[in-house]
Order: sequence, then C-alpha cells, then structure tokens
Amino acid sequence: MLDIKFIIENQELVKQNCINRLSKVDVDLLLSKYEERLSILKKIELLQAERNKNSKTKPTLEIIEEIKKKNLEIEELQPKLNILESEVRELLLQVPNMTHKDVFVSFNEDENPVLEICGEPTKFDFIPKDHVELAESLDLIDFDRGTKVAGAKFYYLKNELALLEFALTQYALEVCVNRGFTPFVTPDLAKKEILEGLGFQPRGESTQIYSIENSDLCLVGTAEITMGGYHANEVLDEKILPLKYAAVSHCFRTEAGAASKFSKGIFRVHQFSKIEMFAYTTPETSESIHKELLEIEKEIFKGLKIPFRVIDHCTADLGGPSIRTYDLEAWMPGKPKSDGVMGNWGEITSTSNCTDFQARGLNIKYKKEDGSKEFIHTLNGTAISMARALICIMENNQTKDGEIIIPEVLRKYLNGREKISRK
RNA sequence: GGAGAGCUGGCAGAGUGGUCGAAUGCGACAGUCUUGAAAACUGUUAUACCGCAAGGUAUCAGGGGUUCGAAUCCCUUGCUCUCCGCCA
Repeated sequence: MLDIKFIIENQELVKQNCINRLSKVDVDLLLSKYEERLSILKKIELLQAERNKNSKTKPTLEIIEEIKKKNLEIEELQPKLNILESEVRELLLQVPNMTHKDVFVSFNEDENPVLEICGEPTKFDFIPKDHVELAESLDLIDFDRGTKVAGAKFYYLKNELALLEFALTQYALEVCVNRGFTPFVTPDLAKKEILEGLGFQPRGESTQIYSIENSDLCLVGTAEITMGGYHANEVLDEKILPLKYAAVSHCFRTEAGAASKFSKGIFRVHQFSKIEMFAYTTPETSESIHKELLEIEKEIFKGLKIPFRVIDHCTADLGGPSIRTYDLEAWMPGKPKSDGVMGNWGEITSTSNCTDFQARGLNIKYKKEDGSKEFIHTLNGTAISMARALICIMENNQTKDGEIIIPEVLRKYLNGREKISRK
C-alpha cells in the first residue's frame, strides 16, 4: 500500500496516477474517511487521557462515577472508529503504486511497448501443430481425465512431459543458484493477511485467488506470496541486502471469466508449477536488481533457444503493487492472433519492481548503518513457469514427423535423450 | 488425535489487580580512562499513531470479557515445548 501521508501531500499526482492505471478507487473518499477517522481518534484519545488521570490509584466513589461516564462515551465512539479504520484500509489497499517515470502512459492495455526481440519467430516447412495436438499424438497431457478428476482447466502431464517439468525445474534453479539466489520450496497456502499486505485482493467477484473454506488461508497464485511474506514484520540489516530468493511452488488461479479460444490447452490453467525469483533490496538498488531479474529471465529462455520479445507494461496493464513490469513473451506457433492466424507471442514471464509498496503492507524494514529504519524494496520475477515453458518447447521444437526436440540444456536431466517421439 | 506446560522489550528473565511501558542481567550504542585495545565506570537503548511543541494514546502472542483500574483474573484463537498415539 501507499503511505497515507504521501497521498495527502500529493493528492493530484495520486489521482492522475489512478486514472493512468485505470483504477477506479475513490481517492477523495479515502481522504475524507481518513480525516473523519482522525477526528474521532483524537476525541477518543482525549477522553482516555482524562479518564486515565484519575485511575492511577484507588479513586473515590465520585471519581468512579466520572470515569464510568467517560467510558460510556468512549464505548460509543469506538465502533465508529473501528468501522472507519477498516474502510480506510479497504480503500488504501485499492490505491495502486505510483508509476516509474519511463512507463508509457496508455489507457489501452494492448499498447505495451516492445523493448527488444531475441530470436525470430520459428519457421516451419510444414504446417505446425499446436501443443494440444502434439500432446495428444505423443500422449503427453491428459485433459479429459484432468477434467474428470478436478474439473475444467486441470490436466495431467504424462510421460516425457512430466519428466520435462522436472528438467526445467532443475535447469532454471541451477541458473538462479549460479547467480547467487537462495533456492526454496515454499508452502502452497498462505494467510489472507499476507496476500493483502502484498497487494493481492483475495476477496471480491473477480478474484484470481482460491480461498480455503472456514479458514483464513488461500492457495497461492505465485511463490511471490510466500517469499514476500517470508520476512513480514521483520527489520533486516542493510548489510545482508540484497536478498535474492528463487522459490519453487505450485500456483493456483481461479481464472474467473478467462475462457476463450486464446487460452487453449495448458496456456491458462487452474494449477501449474513455477519458480519465482524474489528480491529484497534498498531503494538505491531496486532498479538495478529489476534489470538483473530481467536478464536472468532472458538467459533462461535464450538457453532453451526459444524466441521471445521483451515488453514494458504500459500504465493500463500494470498490476497494483508495481511501478514497472517487464514481460517476456515467447513465440508460440500454435497460439492464434486476434485475426485467427496461427502463431503469436504469449506471456511466459513477468518481473515487477514493487518498491516499498508491499513492504509497507507487510511492515518489512531495513536498518541502515546509521541505525535508522526504512521500508525495504521488493521485486519479483518469473524464472520459469512450467505450463507455458512446456508450450514453447513443444510448439517451437516440433518436427515434420510430429516429434519434439528436447532443448540441449535439458538433456542432461533426461538421461541424454534428444527427442520425444511417437511410441 | 490425547495429556500437560508455556508465550513479557534485541536476548535472558522478574513481575499474579493500582504511579508497570514494565525490575535485573546480557547485548548494543555513546562517553570517561588508555598510545591503542580490554577491563572498569557513567549514560543511552521497544514500536505505532496524534501533536509545532510540551505532551498524549495504544501495545506484555491475537481477539473478546470482568473491573473505577488488567502483563496479572475469565473465555477464545493461534503458536511453542514435553510426553503418548498415529503417519509419508
């Protein structure tokens, strides 16, 4: 969340930022609720001060009566304060982070500037199949039984694809560890308060988050949640920064209302595995760490020899906590363009600089050399997201004979196998 | 899953109804002494919010209750530890 004082002092900037980011939050309402809250708080504190003066030692009957009166007044105001406090929090959680000055302002979320293209869209001298067809003919994914057992948008990975997921995990984890990241396997569930602190909205109609009934737990949509929550309510010594983590987790998303022909197969599913990078840094270094996260993402996909491009989210497409987000979009020969022609770029990674937005929500500070404390900066980035990486490999590496060439860097994890072929 | 014991400041640990936001020790920081260091001595040392300030309010795991007054009593949730059972 943003600092309420910052919002008060920069009302116009904040409002314009909300407009640029297509956020509908009512900043004026937030400010007036905050003011109202403050005036009631002051009244209560004054009454408490008056009351406390007389309750240090055993009071006379007269004074007891007086204290009782004050307490009644306080009890009357207290519920009002509680309501206002939760209303203020509710509104504050909806205000997006400020935006990096270099981010393209657009109200159209399809206008993300392309920064770079690495490799060229794969060319075939035959008509390429999409990953669903490939998976069917090679017996790599069982959609029907996934649906039977868990419902639509669940699937079983089978045979070489199941092995490939673990090979990808090993490969990406190795890249991260070589770059000084600490590897983790995290819980797949987390408390609502952690999600909220990080800027996720587990409640509401259009939430992407699964909640566990009769508990305050949610299924995580990304290990960003568990790694961001990792240091909640801690003060970290500046000397140990930056902290760089690479976390393996399952990810669960409701994908409410997301069904379409553009999300065929395992492109958009309710569950997948992912390695997420997460970094805690000082404000001075967060921007360079952000670049580093992007570089690692590129290294991982260059290593797999998958063509991709880098996009820089425009304001309309930025998530709430982020001031800037870069995505890698890989070439997916089986993904249709909006006009129906096969072959399109599809999102495979995303890296965001959340500055102190999440740290404020979870109260994570760092201690400087002079002893002062400040909110830390947090960043996250996808090292590899399995379902989508598998799509890339299947579709880009297919042969005329319907086989799939296994990327060289993965072969050592698969007993040296070079391709997946029909049985 | 059963039975029991706990949860207090950076740590250890006192405090069982009234100047307690909390003794004491350790640690940390600053100073004195010293060529320097150690030792010794002196002082400082939780957080958030309100306020220009003086100062005020809240916080002793979380929530609720009893009371004029709660770290202290009651209820409840969470967590930790010990023992038993079960289990990958």
